[in-house]
Amino acid sequence: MPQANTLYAAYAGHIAAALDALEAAGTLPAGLNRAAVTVEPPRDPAHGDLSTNAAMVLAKGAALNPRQLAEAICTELGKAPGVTSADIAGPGFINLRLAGSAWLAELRTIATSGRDYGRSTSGAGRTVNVEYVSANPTGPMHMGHCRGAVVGDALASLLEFAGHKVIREYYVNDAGAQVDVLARSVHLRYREALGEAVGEIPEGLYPGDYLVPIGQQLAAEFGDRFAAAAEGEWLALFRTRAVGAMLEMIRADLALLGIKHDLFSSEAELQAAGKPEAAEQWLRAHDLVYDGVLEAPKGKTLDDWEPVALPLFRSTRFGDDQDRPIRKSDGNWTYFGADLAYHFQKAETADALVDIWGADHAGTVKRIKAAVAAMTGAEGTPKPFEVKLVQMVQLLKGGQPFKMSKRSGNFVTLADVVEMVGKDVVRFTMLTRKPDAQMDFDFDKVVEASKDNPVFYVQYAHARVRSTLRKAAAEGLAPSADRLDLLGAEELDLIKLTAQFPRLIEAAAAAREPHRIAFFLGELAAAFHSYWNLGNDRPEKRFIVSQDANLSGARLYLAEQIGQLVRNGLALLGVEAVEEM
RNA sequence: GCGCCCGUAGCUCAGUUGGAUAGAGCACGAGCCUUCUAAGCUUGGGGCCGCAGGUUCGAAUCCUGCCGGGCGCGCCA
Repeated sequence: MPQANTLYAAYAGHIAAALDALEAAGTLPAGLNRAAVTVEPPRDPAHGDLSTNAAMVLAKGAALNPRQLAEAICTELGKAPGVTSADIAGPGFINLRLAGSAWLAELRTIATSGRDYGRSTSGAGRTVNVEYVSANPTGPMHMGHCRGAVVGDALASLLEFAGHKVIREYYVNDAGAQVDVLARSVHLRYREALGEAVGEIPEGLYPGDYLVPIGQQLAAEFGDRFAAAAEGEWLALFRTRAVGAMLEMIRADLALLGIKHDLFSSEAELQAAGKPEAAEQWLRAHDLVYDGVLEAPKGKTLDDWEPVALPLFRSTRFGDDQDRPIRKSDGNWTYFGADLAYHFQKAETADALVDIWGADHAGTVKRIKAAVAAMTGAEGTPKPFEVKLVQMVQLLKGGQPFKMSKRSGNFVTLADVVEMVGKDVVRFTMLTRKPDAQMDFDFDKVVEASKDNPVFYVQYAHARVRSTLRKAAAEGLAPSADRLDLLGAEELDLIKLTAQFPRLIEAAAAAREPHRIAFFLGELAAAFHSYWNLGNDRPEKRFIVSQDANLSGARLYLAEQIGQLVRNGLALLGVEAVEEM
């Protein structure tokens, strides 16, 4: 439920009351499932202010025809406060018209709720673990990580706003072969710092010079102690130091985007604590892990394929195409084997899990969903678990593919991009497309200061509100709710749009789709700019009408609330609301 | 060969989880600046919602099969 005092929530309540009354009167049978009953704005505003499908979705269960039922509901709804008319349309839609005062009351609600307008309790305090970024700790963040980072962070904020407790988590893959490679790469930089000529970085090691300072630091701390030593003497130490330094770098990169996780979970610690063994034991006891031999992969010719018996998880029982190994033939855990234990660990402290992954990991979604279903659903219903895939981002400059290969290896770093275009542009742009569609990120377009650029357009709306309020204050005019009755049809249309915000929050949170907020803000900004421009030709439609303090006060009040709403939306997206542009 | 995602106006994309006559921006045509910031606004044309079936009161939305594009498919991570 949204805050009970918002308009849509109130009328959802009135509709429920009308249905209760019909139940009491025997028109409707008791106990019908009303989950499908909605309250929405009608597609065409000419149809009214609010629309409900109640008659259509309940008709079958009531053994009535929809229009008959609609008539009965209309009679009841006509008695609800603020309703000036209730009509039936089409196959059985019920359209309500509301008195202007009902909308003006919503404007006051925005003012009194302030930054909490739109906040919902629909999450009912349930804990949701959102795991996002989880980039390997082997270098700085690059643009491949960016979209998932922004989407995950905005989703976490959105879920919080919708009444969930949220854990923002980062899974640190510090146990695989890639961190050994990292340690060796750092060792080379360490020898370099000691004065050795290392030349070109060999194939197979990380070439980026972000490792140079770590080598220097280790040289300063340990001298040449490990320069010629066997790998066994330094590998673990260098790995720990290198991973620590990488995580520091990654945290700094994330901070550039305004992202801060609550929890960094280490795969190495998970393994040290014996969690994968415990999971394996449990799975074997439930006949979900067995020793078996995999078939060679199809559609590829492999010369080095040898069938080997491995402990396999029965993911085919849960819809996967193949059972999946949890250990390698050397006895070490596969990524999946550890990941499975990791998800079980997360499920212990959360009511629901959401993972944000890059599309290149799409192939592993089924197995991890299978694992979570198996382990959390042993007794009763499995924990809700979703994997949201964010698709690839193609970097462009002036329509041409953009490459950058300077100091950090051959990828475009996130820090470089934030430096070039700014945090707000990066964040907003990443959220102006649904995440499961590929997108282009064109440097030239995203920094453009025009209405084609939604970041600019939305921020400009806020800046306009603020500058208008400043200008008004200089003239001695202030926002006031005393004479809101002076507001006309155009102003009411704006209020009707703002009133959508609480519904939008709930729908976006339920769908785990923060991009909807960005689109709503674009729509709100367009409506506001459009209204503003009425004043170009007709000075009497301006916010500031110097000779009329009452009218100005009411309009400034409206402007102030629109500004508030833009701030609320931008806050969820992690984008600044600027005072002037 | 298999899996996942996408396919909506010339282009870039939305589409309120199955609702009413499918929307917005760009581009194109016609208008609007001695301005509460024209960094903008008004207005017009433009659609086989990839194709073909199915489900029902009702489908861009759900199901099946094709077609096209992207990503991926090992004991890697």
